[in-house]
Amino acid sequence: MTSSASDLKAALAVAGLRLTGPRLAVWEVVSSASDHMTADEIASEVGRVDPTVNRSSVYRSLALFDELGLMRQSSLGPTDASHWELAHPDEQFHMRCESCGSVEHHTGDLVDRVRDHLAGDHGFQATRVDLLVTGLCRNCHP
Amino acid sequence: MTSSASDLKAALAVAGLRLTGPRLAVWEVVSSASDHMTADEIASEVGRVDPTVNRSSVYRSLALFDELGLMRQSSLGPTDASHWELAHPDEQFHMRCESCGSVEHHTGDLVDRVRDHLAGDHGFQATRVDLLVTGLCRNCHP
DNA sequence: TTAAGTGCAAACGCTTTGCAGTTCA
DNA sequence: TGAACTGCAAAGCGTTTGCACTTAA
Repeated sequence: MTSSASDLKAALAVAGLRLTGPRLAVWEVVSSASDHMTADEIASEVGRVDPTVNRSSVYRSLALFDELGLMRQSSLGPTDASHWELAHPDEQFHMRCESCGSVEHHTGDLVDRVRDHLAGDHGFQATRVDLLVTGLCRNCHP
Repeated sequence: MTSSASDLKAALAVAGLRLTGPRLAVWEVVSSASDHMTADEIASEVGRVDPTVNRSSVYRSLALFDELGLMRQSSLGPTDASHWELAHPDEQFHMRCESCGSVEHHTGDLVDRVRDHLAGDHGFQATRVDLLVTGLCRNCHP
């Protein structure tokens, strides 16, 4: 078991849940990805590693990891499909190029500023900030 | 025809398109709403006014208005359903309370700051900024 | 007159669910 | 042992599409 997998096991144990084959497979696939993946991509990749794992289990695992705060779901892309990635606390926002379709992550203090601003001026306690910027990336605009 | 309806007619004419019954009905429903509506809510309301209007036409009208820049589609709420509202240029972002489900609009210069920041530092030309803050509103947090 | 637009019904993509069987603490 | 978990297949939801008919300009 990799060290990150035993972290997963610990996180699950705290909630009284088990580390199973499907969960581990989903975890490994997503955590070794450099980018976001759709549930479909995750399911395919998991299927390559272990063909006995069912799609439903992939969806159930992702939903669980989301609930535990281990992964993060976003609606990027033109389609309805959700995109998944590990929930890094320093992960800030996404920039999607509408021409080439690429999605960049961007780190900065913008999201924190939003959070602070709302807490101060509006009494709104933000638990999650989703910032998606759509436009043309450096390579695609004239 | 209301004045905003003739604006709609003009906007359509520029694109060589027609003002029809279904389009007008969708327009009136959405533009008289104080808040966002799901496509489903719009379709129901349109159906009350004119039961002969089909759901497909509602979806087609909304997609068209989006393309023309007249309306704006967002994924708020816990479900997959899209939410629609008129595209006000001064409309900035949404704050959704995960306890009571209410969605507030918030106006400020945050979105413009994001836009400027990206254009300067990253060569990213933003055409659209979606900022959704989820958390607890003033009434719901302790 | 005729391209633009519609209703209808069927299909679509993504995701969730009920259930009966399996597995891990 | 018993609750957690799974695979399977079917249904769910929101949305889109093909087609023949209708309508606005």
